[in-house]
Formats: sequence, structure tokens, C-alpha cells
Amino acid sequence: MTTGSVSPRRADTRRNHERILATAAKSLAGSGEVSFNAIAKQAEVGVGTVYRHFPTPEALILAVYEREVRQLVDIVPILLEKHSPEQAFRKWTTDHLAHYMMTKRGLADALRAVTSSRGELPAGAYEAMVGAVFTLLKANVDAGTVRSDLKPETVLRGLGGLLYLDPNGEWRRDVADLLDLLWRGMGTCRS
Amino acid sequence: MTTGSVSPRRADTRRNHERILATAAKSLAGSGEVSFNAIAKQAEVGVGTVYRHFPTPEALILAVYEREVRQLVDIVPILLEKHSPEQAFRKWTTDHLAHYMMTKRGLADALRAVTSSRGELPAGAYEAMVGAVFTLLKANVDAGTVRSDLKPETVLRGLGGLLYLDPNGEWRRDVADLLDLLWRGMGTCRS
Amino acid sequence: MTTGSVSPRRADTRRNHERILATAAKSLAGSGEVSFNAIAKQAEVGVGTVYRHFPTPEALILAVYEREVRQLVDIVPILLEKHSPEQAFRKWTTDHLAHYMMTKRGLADALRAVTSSRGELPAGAYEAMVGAVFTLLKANVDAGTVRSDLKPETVLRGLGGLLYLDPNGEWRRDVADLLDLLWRGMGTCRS
Amino acid sequence: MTTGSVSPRRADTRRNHERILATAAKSLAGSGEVSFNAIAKQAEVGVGTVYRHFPTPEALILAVYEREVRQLVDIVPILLEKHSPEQAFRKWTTDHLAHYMMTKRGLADALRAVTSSRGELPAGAYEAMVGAVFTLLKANVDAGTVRSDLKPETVLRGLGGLLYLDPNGEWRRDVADLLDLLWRGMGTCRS
DNA sequence: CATGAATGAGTCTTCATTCAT
DNA sequence: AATGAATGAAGACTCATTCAT
Repeated sequence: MTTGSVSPRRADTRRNHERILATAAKSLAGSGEVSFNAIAKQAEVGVGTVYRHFPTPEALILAVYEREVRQLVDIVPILLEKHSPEQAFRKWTTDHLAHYMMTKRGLADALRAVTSSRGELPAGAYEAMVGAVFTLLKANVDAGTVRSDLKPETVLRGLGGLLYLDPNGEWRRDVADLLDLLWRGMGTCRS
Repeated sequence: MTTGSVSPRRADTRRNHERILATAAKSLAGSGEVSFNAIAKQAEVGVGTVYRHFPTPEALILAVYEREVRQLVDIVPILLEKHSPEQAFRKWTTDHLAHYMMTKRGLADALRAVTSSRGELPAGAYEAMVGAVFTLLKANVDAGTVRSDLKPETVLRGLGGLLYLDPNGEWRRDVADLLDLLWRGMGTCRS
Repeated sequence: MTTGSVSPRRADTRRNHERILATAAKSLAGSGEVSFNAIAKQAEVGVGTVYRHFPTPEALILAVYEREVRQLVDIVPILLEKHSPEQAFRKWTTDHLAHYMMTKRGLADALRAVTSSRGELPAGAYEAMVGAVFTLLKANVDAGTVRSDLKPETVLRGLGGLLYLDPNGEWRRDVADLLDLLWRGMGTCRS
Repeated sequence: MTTGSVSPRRADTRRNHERILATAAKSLAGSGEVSFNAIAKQAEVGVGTVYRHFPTPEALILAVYEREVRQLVDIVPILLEKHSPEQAFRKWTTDHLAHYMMTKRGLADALRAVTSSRGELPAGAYEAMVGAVFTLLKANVDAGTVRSDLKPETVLRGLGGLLYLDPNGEWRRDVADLLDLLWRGMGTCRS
């Protein structure tokens, strides 16, 4: 048994983990409902297996959330490499955040339900989001396109409305409008 | 039965309607859960009665939503009478909208669940909200405090992040920060 | 609607109550298991109905227990009318208590499980049993067949072993043996 | 592999056996619930190991039961050495049997559930208990404190009520009362 | 119209048991 | 032999909905 090889059992286990997570993500993106039984069926595993991997609904939802957020956050540096700071900000917001928010409404609801019940939010993930915005802001501040006294939290909050985009409408225009508004407010203009 | 005369029966009926609505509102403000049976019990009516007034969960939730929105909207003219346009805008946002959003999260969730499942949103209520913002904007445009090319929808979207305020934190400061950002973007400052 | 007549609905309700109780009694007599689902199926009612009548397993078990005990207790005066005090005591023990205990082992277990979990025993029923024994004792004391310083609780405890009778063996003889032993101890024989 | 030699493997195996038994005993003393998985976890072995040692729940429960009974039985000769026959009987009953029964209710329940379901009782263990009582009785008969025509089974049955002692009440007094009653019945008094 | 009992589908959760490693 | 992941049957419980009164 070489180091690289992993026992089939372990392989199954890992695959199950991933499968469950993926299935749950799909469910949450849609209705915001998570039925452990339904997920088990869709993921083609036993209910017990789901419970083994995620003892509580919270554990599952949080795991899904962190997975999604990670993807969002990891894209920032890539965007900054390829685009000007301003373009990076606009692209991230429009092409990634907006899209994410439109499709993950159920997740947001589930997340809120879960975290509010226990008062604990997935701090790490929130921090990560703030960090992503911070990075984008920093690049823009350095480029002189944005004033330096902005809190990333505030900007993120300003983007919160993206959750209510209508996927079947002219959402790109709506995002652009919101970005124009915010960008103006973020600018170095007098006052 | 002429318009003016109302049978005692009708009076009861109306009271029931109001009772159910109030009870449901309370429930939705909290957990976002609505059990028809539970609501019936709290409102001290039979389940059947709830069904008679609101044939489906959607009907109930929408009714609650419209009731809440109406209160929010009705306040605008009053604020505009007592305060400067800018102050009215800030007051409405901070003292009413933010408070409303913080306490009504459950309603927002329920509303989304309901509307997304059937694709129908309570257009009237949304229009009313947009109308409220429009009124506030108009007053400010007339006063020269805000530029004239703003769509109320955009501003409303910018305020969407208020949904994620932390009632146990320094939410007033957070609101102020967001308002500062938006207000700057709304101003007449050159491009 | 005359006083005597009861609406069909009510009739159903009552019948359900009785049915559930009877079914549960049968179940408990056997395995000591009470599956709400199983009981519902056997009683030919919905699960929800069982829950409506008995919100918790405890409620159900206690109800069954009290029903059984009542039968046991109610027989005492009848026996005392027809038989001598001694015969009444022997008959009650052998023909009723022993039979009851042999068939209701499951109930005893369930009862213990239920009461120990909450520390509350169905005091009323226990008192009733003690009362039954007291009545029997009293009659015997008056008849001079038994000494007067016996606590009914002690005698009842002495009869506790009847729970372990073997229904497929010579249990009558075993009961007789135990009764002989106890009766001797209960007698007015010198110290 | 000769009888004397024991491989380290075997040592582990034995230790596991004992561990599982001890853990199960503890569990059974408490709630009467035995989850193989839970026992495995507490005993710090895999579930499979538990199954290897005890193929069925019955096997486990019976093993525990026999272990407990053995302890009870083994004490009798020791008591008889140190005390008078009467004292030995009283001490055994009060200090060992009563205590055992109070703390092992769960075991009794489990045992009954198990044996009644399959109709097989742990004959050996029962015989052992009867034997213990027989020994105590014999000593007393020889000492003239007890009549000679008593069946140990009957006396044991008379002690059966000890199962219902209240550990949080004046159980010692209750035991004493029961013993007084029985002892009187066991005596050589006339008739 | 109002009432609330009945129904049963569906979710949550636990556990005995199997079996690949 | 030991381990523990996977499985799924089974029981507890909730709640939307119907319908007799």
C-alpha cells in the first residue's frame, strides 16, 4: 500500500462527503429546504450516512455555505491580476456575487434560520467575505479610484440588495444601476 | 344588505380576520414558521376559520406582508411634513425601515419561500415601497439635495442590506455608515 | 337535539378514545412496546388521532394503567360481599391480581420506564391499589384472621413476586405457596 | 496452543470482553437501554467487536445478568461464615439483594423483554439464585429458626417485591417490614 | 360561518446489523 | 480479530388539509 493510494473504503467515504455536500447545495439553492431524507435519496446514500457526516442541519448548511463562500473569495485575486482594480470590483460584483446571490437565495434563508436560532454565525465565512471586499477596496484605494476611509462591511451591506435581483428580468441593468450609485458614493469626490 | 348595515355576524368575521392577521404577523416576525394550527390556536379560532379567510399559506403571508408595508408607506408623508427632505429620508430609513427589517426577517424568508415557489410576488406591495422611496426622493430632488436621475428601485436595492443588521450590535452606526455611502452616491456631486 | 342524543362526531371521538386505549392495553400486555404508529394502525385511526388523545407516551401508558387498576380495585367490595374475608383475600390475589400481573408484565415495565424518567408515579393508582389491600386487610382484622398492625404497603410488596409467575407452568400452586407463606406471617400467631 | 499459553492477542480479547460487559452492566443499571453502538463507543471498541463477543442482544444481556447474579450468589457463604443464619439471611436480603434490585431495574426489564420474546430464560442464573436462597434457608433450618418445609422458590418470590423499592425513600424500613412479615411466615410457629 | 377532530403524508432521528478494510 | 462507515428499517412527531357537526 503506497502512500499515494487510498483504501477504497476511504475513497467511498470521501466521495460520499462530497456527494452529500453537492446535493445539499443544489437543494439549498432552490427551495431552501433541506430534508435529510430527500438529500440522502438524491445523493444515493443512506440517511444514516448523511447523519454521520453532518450530525445536525446546521452542520450541513454551514458546510455548504462555507464551500460557496470559498469559491467566491478565491476568485478575487485572480480578477485583480487580470483587470484594473475598478474593473475587478465591477466584475466580481456583477459576474460572481450577483450570480451567486440570485441562485443561492435558499441558502441565505436557511443560513439565517440556522444562525439566528443559535445566535452563532459562521464567523469565518463572514470574515472571508469581508476580506474579499477589503482586498478589492484596497486595490482601488491604491489606484486612487476609491477613498480610503471605507469600511468593507459597509460596502458589503450596500451590495446586500443583490439578493433580491430578479433572475428573469434585466438584472444586469439593475446591478449596474446599483453599482453606479455605490461607486459614486465610494469615490474621492469632494465632501 | 346595504353597504352601510353590518350584521353582527360580519363584525365577528372582521374581528377574526384582524385577529388572525395580527397573530400571523407576530409569528412571522419571530421564527418565520407559520403553522396554521398554531396560528388558529393563538388567535383563538378554529383552523377552519383560518382557511376560510386565507385559503392558502400564500394568501396569509401576502396579507401580512401588505399590512406591514402599508404601515411603512403611510409614514412617509407624515415624516415629510415634520422634517426636511433629507432628515425625512434618514429618519425613515433608520427609524422605520431598519427596525422593520430587523424584526421581520422571518416574514422576508417566508415571503421569498412563498413567492419563489409560485413565481408570483405581491406586486402591489412592492410598488408601494418603491412609491414611498419615490416620494422621499422627489422631495429631496426638489430641495436640490439629491440628483434627479435616480431610480427609486435602485435606492431601495441599496437599502436591501439592512436586512442583515445585527439587532444586538451597533446597528445604528451600521445604518448610518450605509446611509453615508448611499447619500454621497445620491448627491449632486459632479459625475 | 335532545339531551340524550350525542352528535355522531362526538360518538366517533369517544369510540376512538376507547379503541386506542384497548389497543394500547393489548400491546402493553404483550411486549411492553408501544409504538404510536402501530397502535394507530391496529386501532384503525390516524397517528394524529392517537396524539390528540394522548399527547405523550406517558399519558397513554398511565391511562392504560389506571384503567387496569380500576378494574382490579373495583372487584374487592364484590368479593367481600360474596366471600369470607379470608376467602376474599385469597380469591382476589389468586384469581385477579395474579392473572393481571401475569398478563401485564409489559405494562409494568413500560410504567416503570415512564415513571422513573420523570420521577412521578401515578400516585392515584398506587394509592388505589394500597386502598384495595387495606380494605381486604381491614375485613380480615375485623374477623380476627389477621393481626392489626400490618401495613397494606408491606403486604402488597410481598405480593410483588407474582409478577414473575410463569403462565405456562403451575402458577396456581406457586401462588398458593406464596399465599401460605404470607398468610402465616400475617396471622395473629404469637410474636 | 496449549491451555497455559495465552497470546497477547488473547489478552486483548479478554480485556475487551470484560470491558464490554462492564460497560453494558452500567448501561443496563441505568436506563435499561442498550444501544450496541453506544456501548461500543463507551467501551472504546468498534461495534464489530461487540458483535464478535455477543452475537445478539440477548447474549449480551444474559451475560450481564449472569455476572451480576454470580456476585450475589458468591456472597452467601461469606455471610454465613461471619454471621448467624438469621443475620446472614437478613443481611443478604437487605444489604445485597435489595440494593442490587434497586439499582438494576433496567436489567430486570431488559431481561424480561429478552427472555419473553424468545421464551428462553437464563435457567442457570435462576437456579443459582434459588440455590443461594436454599443455602440460607438450610442454615436456618439447621439452626431451628425456620421451618423445614419451605421451598426456596417461594421465599424468593416473596422477596420479589423488593424490585419496587424507592431508592429515594425509606427503603430500609420497607425492607425490614417485608422481612418481618416473611420471617414470621417462615418461622416454626404452630400450624 | 365557525369549529376542531380526524387523517396521513412526510420529516427527523436512532440503531441493529453488515461488511470492506 | 478489530474497526467503524454505510445502510435502511422503524418509530416519534408535526402539520396541512378535509369535513362532519
